Amino acid sequence: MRYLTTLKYIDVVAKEGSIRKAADRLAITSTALNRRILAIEDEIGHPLFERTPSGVRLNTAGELFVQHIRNQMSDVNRVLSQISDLSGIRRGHVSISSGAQTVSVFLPKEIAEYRKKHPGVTFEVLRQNSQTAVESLINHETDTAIIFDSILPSDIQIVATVTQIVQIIMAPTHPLANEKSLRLQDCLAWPILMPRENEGMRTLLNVSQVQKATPLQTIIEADSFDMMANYLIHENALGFQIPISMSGQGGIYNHLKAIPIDQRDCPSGLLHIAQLKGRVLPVAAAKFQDQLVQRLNDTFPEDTR
Amino acid sequence: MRYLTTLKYIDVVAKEGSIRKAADRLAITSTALNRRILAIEDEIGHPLFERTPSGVRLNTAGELFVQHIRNQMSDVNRVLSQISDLSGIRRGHVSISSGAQTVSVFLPKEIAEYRKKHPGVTFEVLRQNSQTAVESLINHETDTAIIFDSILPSDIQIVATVTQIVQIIMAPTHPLANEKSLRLQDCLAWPILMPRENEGMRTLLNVSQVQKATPLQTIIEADSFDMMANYLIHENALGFQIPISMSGQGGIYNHLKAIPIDQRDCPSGLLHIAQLKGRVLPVAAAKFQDQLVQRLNDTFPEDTR
DNA sequence: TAATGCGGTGCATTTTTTGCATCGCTGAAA
DNA sequence: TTTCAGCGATGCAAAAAATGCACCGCATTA
Repeated sequence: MRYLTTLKYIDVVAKEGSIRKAADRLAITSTALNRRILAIEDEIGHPLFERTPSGVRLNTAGELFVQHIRNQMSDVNRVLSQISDLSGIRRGHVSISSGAQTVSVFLPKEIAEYRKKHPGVTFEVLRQNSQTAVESLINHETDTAIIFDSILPSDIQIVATVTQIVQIIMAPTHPLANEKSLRLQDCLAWPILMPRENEGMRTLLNVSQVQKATPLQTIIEADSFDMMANYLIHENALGFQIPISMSGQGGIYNHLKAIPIDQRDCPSGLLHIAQLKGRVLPVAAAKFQDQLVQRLNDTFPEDTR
Repeated sequence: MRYLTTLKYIDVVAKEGSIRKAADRLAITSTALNRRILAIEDEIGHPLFERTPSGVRLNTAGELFVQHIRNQMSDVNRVLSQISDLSGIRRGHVSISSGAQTVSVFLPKEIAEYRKKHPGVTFEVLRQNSQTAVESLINHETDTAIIFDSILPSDIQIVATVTQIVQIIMAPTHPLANEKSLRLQDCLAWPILMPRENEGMRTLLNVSQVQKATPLQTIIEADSFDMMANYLIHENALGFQIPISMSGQGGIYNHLKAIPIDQRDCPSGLLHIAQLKGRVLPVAAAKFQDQLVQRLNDTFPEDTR
């Protein structure tokens, strides 16, 4: 869309933090870019960027305007794809932020099912922690997000929430494998695989660790739940996972045992489906999000809010 | 905003239904305008207008796109006014659709009060019936609407609702002036001033008239409630009005008597504050709307929903 | 102190937009 | 039926806008 070029330019400059770098990326001269920006600032009657010796930075007006720009651009895309639909071309694109817990098992299953119904739709999956997922939603980099965390900022709209009790996972031959429920103190004797600090699940575990001052023997800290799950086959250690991530078929979790942590030791986590507040999602993204919500309702009928 | 010109042009063409007329109004040549439209249609890859011998008409894609354009344009205005706010210039503009019932007494009071707090804000008031008010909201011609009607289409968002019992108004010297409540049959003997067909209040009155088949002696049908109220001073006739319109000070209604219609004869009406669904209102309009809602809550605490 | 990298500006060049004249077409009026 | 007015589309030249180049002043850094 030609008439959006200036807006796109501004967006890139904001992201690059420098007119020259942005010009480079946009394959135009810095002069041209610079003048476009000066022109629009003049038109608005208010500068959008703060000039620093090392480049430019958005000021408050710029923040407002860039936010607006991103809204406009994704809205244009939505309308254009609706118009394409009129010609019978069923295409679309969905961009998803997903936490490490859900990305490897839950999500591929859902995407596959969606694409059976809508083969023209393409997907983009970003594995992110809760904080960067929120940023991606705000930047319009992603349409919807699956976030395992309790608190989300107010400019994020929570579409659905399901409570997930953290479970301790282990090899089926593990001495603890036949318990109904485990307290953290039961785990003291075993090596622990611990999610990394910026994972939502770690927050939950931290609560109990700090409270009880129990020094778990953490032997591996990782941000890949798959890696940790696979490790458990080789050593009699303990890991953590939530139910939704283990519901797949044929995966590693079929060879592991999962036992819930006693609620006194570790609060239940919240898994949210979320999007940017006030944003109208592209048709494909909205439908896919609906499917996710529906799936949560069906799979965890009692834990969904 | 220069980059919006093409969009604005398309909007005008859609409204005029002819490229030449639109070009005339926009003070450019029809050639230039025509080519802008051809260019953007080419870019979109789908025509927006249907060409007829007498001009052009939006097709489905065009409808979608124009809706989007109007959204964008009012959103730009909102952002620009926010940016102006940053410079300390407290300006803004509020455009209101109002029914005939509320336009003359209720609204001026509210606007005056608002402007005491925000002198930089300008207003635009359109006196419209419920149907055209809805159209104005959809076209982004107005920001908020005060509508006296029961049913509103689904693309309108109702922000607040207050129930209003229709009252019969008359000169204080009228023989019926001391009744506590009136049935419609009590009115048969007197000349009636009746709101016109497209007024929301008329719908309510029609219900009872049809039901009872009571031929009221309508001597004047008018779309101005002020006119009808003023007439009552000169002849012992009966008119209709709702409470909110009579709460002003120093107006004609201080010299009239109002008596509620028996609920068996005429259902209560609903007065809505409404806006276009999904639209983010400019700051000034949002604040003014808040004030209206607050006022309804305060004035009719038991009838507000 | 020299060098580097930044945003801003004057000027010639290229690209885009506009206006004029004119075409082909259709529906209403004569 | 013919005429005619009004519509959108198009070729071409003029006007306007955007771009690229060379260069400036300035601040930071090596």
